[in-house]
Amino acid sequence: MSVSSDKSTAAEKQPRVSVAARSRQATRARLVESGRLLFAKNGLHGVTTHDIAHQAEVASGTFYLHFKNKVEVFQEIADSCVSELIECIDNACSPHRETKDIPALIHAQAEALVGFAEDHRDLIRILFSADADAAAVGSGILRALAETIAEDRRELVSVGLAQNGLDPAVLGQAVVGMWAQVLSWWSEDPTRVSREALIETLTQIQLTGTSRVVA
Amino acid sequence: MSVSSDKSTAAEKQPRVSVAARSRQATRARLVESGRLLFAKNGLHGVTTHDIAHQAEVASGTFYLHFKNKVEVFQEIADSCVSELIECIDNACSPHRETKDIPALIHAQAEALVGFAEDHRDLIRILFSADADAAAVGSGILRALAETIAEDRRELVSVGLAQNGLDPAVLGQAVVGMWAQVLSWWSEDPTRVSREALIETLTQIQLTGTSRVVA
Amino acid sequence: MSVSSDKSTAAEKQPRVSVAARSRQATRARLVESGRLLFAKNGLHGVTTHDIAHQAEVASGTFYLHFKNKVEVFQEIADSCVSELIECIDNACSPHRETKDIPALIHAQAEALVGFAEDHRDLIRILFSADADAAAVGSGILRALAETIAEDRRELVSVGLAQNGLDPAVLGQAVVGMWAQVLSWWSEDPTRVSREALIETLTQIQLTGTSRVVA
Amino acid sequence: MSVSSDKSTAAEKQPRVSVAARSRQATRARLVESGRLLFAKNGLHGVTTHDIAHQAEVASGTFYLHFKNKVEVFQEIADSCVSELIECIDNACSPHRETKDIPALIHAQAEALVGFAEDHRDLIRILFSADADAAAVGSGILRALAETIAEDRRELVSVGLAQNGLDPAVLGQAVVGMWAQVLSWWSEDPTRVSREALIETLTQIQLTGTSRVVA
DNA sequence: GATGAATGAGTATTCATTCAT
DNA sequence: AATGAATGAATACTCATTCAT
Repeated sequence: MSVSSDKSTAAEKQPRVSVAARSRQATRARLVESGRLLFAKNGLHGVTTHDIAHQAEVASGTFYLHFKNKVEVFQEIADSCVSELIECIDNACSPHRETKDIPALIHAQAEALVGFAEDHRDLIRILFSADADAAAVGSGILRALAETIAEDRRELVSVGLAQNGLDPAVLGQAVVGMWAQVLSWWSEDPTRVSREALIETLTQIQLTGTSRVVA
Repeated sequence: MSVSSDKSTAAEKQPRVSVAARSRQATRARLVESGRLLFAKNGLHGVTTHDIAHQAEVASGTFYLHFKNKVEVFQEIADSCVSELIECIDNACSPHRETKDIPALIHAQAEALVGFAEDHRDLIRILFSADADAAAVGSGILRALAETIAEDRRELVSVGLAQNGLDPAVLGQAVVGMWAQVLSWWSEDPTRVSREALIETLTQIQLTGTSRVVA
Repeated sequence: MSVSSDKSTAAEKQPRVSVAARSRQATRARLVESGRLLFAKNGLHGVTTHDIAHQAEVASGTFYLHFKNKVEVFQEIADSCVSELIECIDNACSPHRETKDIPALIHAQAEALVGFAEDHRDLIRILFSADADAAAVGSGILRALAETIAEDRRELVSVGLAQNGLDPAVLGQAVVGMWAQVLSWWSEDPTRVSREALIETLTQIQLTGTSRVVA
Repeated sequence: MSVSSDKSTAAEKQPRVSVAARSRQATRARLVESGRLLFAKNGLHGVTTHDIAHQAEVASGTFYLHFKNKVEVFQEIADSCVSELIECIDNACSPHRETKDIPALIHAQAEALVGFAEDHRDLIRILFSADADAAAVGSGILRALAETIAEDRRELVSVGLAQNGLDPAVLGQAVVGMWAQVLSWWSEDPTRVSREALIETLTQIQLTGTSRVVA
């Protein structure tokens, strides 16, 4: 309250605006949340702006006060999904970056990934839907992720921790593609394979051309 | 004479049927070809039945003389794509199956795959579009491919040519995902990486848990 | 062959034409029969010319060699239905016309009607479908029937066998409407009411203003 | 003040809702009215949803904001027609129900019916179109009416006011069929027969087996 | 005379988006 | 800022009818 009173003292209009802005943000947040839910279930095409507004319990016109169009929400949602994922992976990897323990790093990465998939089965659907239109939109997302991985790889190579036989860009794409396919396959029915076997297999595949050199 | 007249009646009818049937098949083929072209460019949703008919230079109603609906053509096209791909891969692999030379086999597989992508850039777009709706349709396609790979793997393991640490089902999904992503990325712009580097990298990644055991 | 040679002797072209004409008429008859079947089941709108041709086992274009359009077959079929019905009724009534036994005549009429409905449940559907379009077509049919009844009535009145209180034209319409409704209702499920009760009731209603005068 | 502000908030919202709702209802009413007009003229099949929207001077999509499909409007219109008719008849009959004056009741009924036909020539076309598809929809309507009449009849019989020789269900169907045919015939051209002759004839026919027994 | 592939206008229905309140 | 009725272009699919063979 001290903060808010500070603000109100500053300008008579500030708080009102603040209230309105807060409400606006709440509405926007509800729309985003509804979008997540629905896109995860039905994909970009399977959802109408009316659906989203209805789910968010606002009028259909309200949607357009917050987003230019349907693609924009999808974009935003997809972007935030990637951010979450990247952050999640980074958190898992950072301890191992310093120790340069590549196998441990890759393993932690796979573990984080699988954990993320478990916690956010819905986001997996959104992240890895390589929908032709989502491609125009969000596939850039996978590309970004791939680039991140490629970059990491280049660094490893430059410091001599990985062999040079693999093209980093290709590896990045390959890893992302692998993740996308495996995780969406697994998310559909997690009983298909045990969590541990999944992590182990992903780790093994990705270790190729990495640990071997180190070993 | 009765016999000959029978024959002449048959002969009278045969060609008619044949001509009509031929024309029908030609039209159908043009529709399929147009579908290929357009689906590759714009995806399942980005194409209308009118587009396909127009591209095939037939009236829009004609489409429905040959297909029940848009999904049916897509299905058919996608199915034939997979068949082509599988055949292409099989051809490349078969010589090495007998010699049990796994590294050579994997390499040949990667080479065939890249060759296929070069020759059929359009099909790649169709094959590997994990479109949410195409999923309901053709994604079963990727699943089928993945299962084929998993099956191959199980065989290798059973004859002791591959280690058991990797789950075959997961490996199958992973390989397919990798192919899908890498090939569609590369197809967009083949100058991104040399043909050879691409093959080499795909080979290396997939050799994991295969050649190592052998070595 | 002896017969055909006879004909061929008469005129070289005659038999051929005759054969062709016979075949043509057979095709036409099959189309009409198919139309009857299908119109009875699905109504004018529920049937396509393709359906009719298919049912008749001829090509769809053949339909147009025999009829100008769909309405024309319907017309023809409906007309022949009315003719059959009228003939059927006339046969039943004629014995009583001479004896001037009106109640017996009306009863015989009702009996004939119900018998007709039993034998031709399908035709009932066609005859009495007051479809808006069938109206433009076949409703004239009911009108014709109504006019016949009105005419009969006028005659009865003129010879003093019926009272004058009822307008013949209205009576004609009323009787036809009654028949149409009752028979199509009954045709749907003849267990609704016994044959005898049905005849009795129809007779009673129609006797109004007829037998009463006589009685 | 908090209370008044609550109210003002409510007041702020109430009118908006009201205005929108009023406008919505007005549009819906226009659509229904247009449907009445057009269905009366052209029947269920002769009218498209575009026609209705156009006639109502709204965009074609607007139709679907108010009705699920064409059949739904037709249903609604037809239902309301029957309600109006039944109410009209009931009003005319009720005074005579108590006096048990059957001839007067039947006469009043016929009078009401003819009056209704005069006032609502369009509704007659809708009510009594035994269209094959309208049958799937609204013909149930005629059936309902017939059942009402049958029920009335059973009551009359049970209190001894009508003879038992006629099957009530058949009578119901017969009366409805008679009305349908006569009224639509007369509506087309009311100069065909005088209003009085029409009423008299309908009355006479229906009196059969009713008043006679009493008399 | 028969065939059957092709036509293309017609129709129901959906949905992203706008705008007056 | 929010509402929600209205818009109208877009699209899948049907079917009476034609015509080259």
